[in-house]
Amino acid sequence: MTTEVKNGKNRAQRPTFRDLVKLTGYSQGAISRAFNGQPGIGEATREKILKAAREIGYYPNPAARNFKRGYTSRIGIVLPNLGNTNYSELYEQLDLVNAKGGYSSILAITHDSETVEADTLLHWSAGETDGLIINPIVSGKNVDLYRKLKSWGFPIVLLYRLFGSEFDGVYIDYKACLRQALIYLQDVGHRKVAYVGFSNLRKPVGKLWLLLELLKELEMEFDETGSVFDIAGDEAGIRAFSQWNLQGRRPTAVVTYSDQTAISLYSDAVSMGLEIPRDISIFGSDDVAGAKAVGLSTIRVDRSLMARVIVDILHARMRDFDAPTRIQTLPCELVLRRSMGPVPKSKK
Amino acid sequence: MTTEVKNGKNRAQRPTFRDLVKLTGYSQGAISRAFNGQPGIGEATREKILKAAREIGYYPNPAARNFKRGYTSRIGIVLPNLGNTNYSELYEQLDLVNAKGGYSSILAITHDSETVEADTLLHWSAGETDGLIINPIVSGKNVDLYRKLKSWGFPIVLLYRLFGSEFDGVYIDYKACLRQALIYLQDVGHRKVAYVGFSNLRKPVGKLWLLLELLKELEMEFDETGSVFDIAGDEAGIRAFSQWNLQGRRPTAVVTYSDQTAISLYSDAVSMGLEIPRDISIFGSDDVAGAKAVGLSTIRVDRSLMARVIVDILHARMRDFDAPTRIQTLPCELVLRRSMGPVPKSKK
DNA sequence: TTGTAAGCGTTATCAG
DNA sequence: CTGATAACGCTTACAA
Repeated sequence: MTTEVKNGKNRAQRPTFRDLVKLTGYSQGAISRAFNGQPGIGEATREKILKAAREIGYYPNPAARNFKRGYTSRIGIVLPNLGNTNYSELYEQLDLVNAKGGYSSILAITHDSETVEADTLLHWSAGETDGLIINPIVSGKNVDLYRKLKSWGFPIVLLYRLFGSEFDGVYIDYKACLRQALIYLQDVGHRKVAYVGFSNLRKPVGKLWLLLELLKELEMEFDETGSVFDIAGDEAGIRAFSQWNLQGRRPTAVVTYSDQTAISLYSDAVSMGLEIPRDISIFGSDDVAGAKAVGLSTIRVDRSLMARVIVDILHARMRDFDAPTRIQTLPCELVLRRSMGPVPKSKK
Repeated sequence: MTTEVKNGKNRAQRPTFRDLVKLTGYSQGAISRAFNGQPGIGEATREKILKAAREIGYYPNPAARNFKRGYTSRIGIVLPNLGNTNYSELYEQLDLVNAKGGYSSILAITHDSETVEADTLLHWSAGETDGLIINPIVSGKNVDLYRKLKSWGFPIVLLYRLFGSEFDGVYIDYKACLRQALIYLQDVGHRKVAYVGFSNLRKPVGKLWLLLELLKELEMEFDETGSVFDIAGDEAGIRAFSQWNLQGRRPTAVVTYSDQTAISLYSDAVSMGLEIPRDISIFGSDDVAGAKAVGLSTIRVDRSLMARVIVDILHARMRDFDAPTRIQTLPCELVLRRSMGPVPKSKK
């Protein structure tokens, strides 16, 4: 039933176009046209070729196609990790939208390493992908590289961190929601707010700096000794509580870098016998799937919309490299759940 | 068909090896050897070439390399989704292990569609990847295709579902842990256990069938009307509770397909004012990061070990296609947390 | 140590 | 409508 092509070792080899040429008697050109739905070939011939191909299991070699065509129909997505559910959910959305547009997605996880990021960008922009969606590493050390890619006409879109207005990008308006959250905390009696997560006090970027700005604006205090910096991930809770236990005090309200951080905090709080929000108020970010389960107050972004916007910007850039730079800010929504409440009585 | 990157005349083009030839005066061969760390080139020449390359930003075109070399140093990973944190965590581990071995990873999300899976396998095995790690779709409709890939000498490793012993694969010994969990439930007074998740009563595969077997063995009852089938994901809770509310009763203990399912259940239980485990006992699977936060009892698998084993099997297959089939069963561990407890008093 | 040239599997351009 | 044929950018024998 199936015609198999054998090699010297008498194992069936994957068939190539040569086998199809031999089998059908048509030329390479005809076969190529048949597979690409191009004009210049009769419907009957195409059918015959495709049928024969199906029989021997022929599929045009993608590596050869990519090479010859000069494009890959592949979009590279560069993220720091997948442990933060925000990223895995975003990737899934991006993959979905890309697939709809006839593109496949390829993911690189940088683990926040600037060299990994740089290698990936250089490699992927050189002929692995047609465009890149990048959540740039915090340090901003690769900005020159982004600039270089841009100068070569290679389409990139930056996420969350924009580095000025020179690159296409998508940004979330966290500030508005964070302000609402802080006002709520203020209303229920909190004066001081700590931060747990990525970022430190040296670089004026990211959520921490948003928080500092807003606290000043609202005339609230920043709980610096209660804050834990440069941490993001599932160890956040352990790190934070060991610091607080050492200090003999813990903050009454904590704003975190991400839901992952917040959930980790929540989880260790519970296992230490604390009650949320009675003993401590926690605020997350991104409304990850698990946030609802623990009743985490957080910031919600429509990730499906976000993915569509990102891909739309990327496609616009691929279509016309000289279009003006597009930076889009997406709205977000405050999600109030059980994890925030009045200041602990004893601490007031 | 695909949008092409527009190449204006007045924009810097990405440099190719021709530019290097012109710039350095060396031949293509020399340049290739310089970039591949091969012998047959002087150290001085190599330095000169690499320096020049760095200056003009040259990077060997990966598409051309892949094509010419006949391999890609890329491993394809085919998973149903990333919404289930188990998969995103597994992917991250696999990516890590692959990277260590000099391979990059590429992810396809099938959304449990057999055609998406089939297309991906055909495409990727034809020259996008050197090997595939597949969590096969439940229906098993593509087994013939796996067989075909195998007959072509293309390395694949199957996860979780093995379809006999014909393919390399990695399997988790869920049964042992599930038995312990059921014994625990029995001890605290449960007689009937329901199932919520993927799978249905027709096909004798997966967790549900493990559960049925074990219930018989332990002389416990299966709560069929309390079970909810063919669901997995964040809507599980809503679906389950709407069914239970309609029926006017709900099960006292539920075994779920995954932590994602369990957490969804948990989350909706809480928002309906129920208390866990007072009103209902829930058992998950895979000990996802968020499981700890809600105190979910579950089954833990060492995902880092799992990734290493998978990649090891794949590499063995890539090295020697005629090695005997390897199927490895990984142990798992019961994680008892707060989500399981005695039968509700009123229901006893 | 270096240069030269064949060829990988396609697509695209040209004649027929 | 069809079939040769020339690239595409690289790797790798082989020649110098």
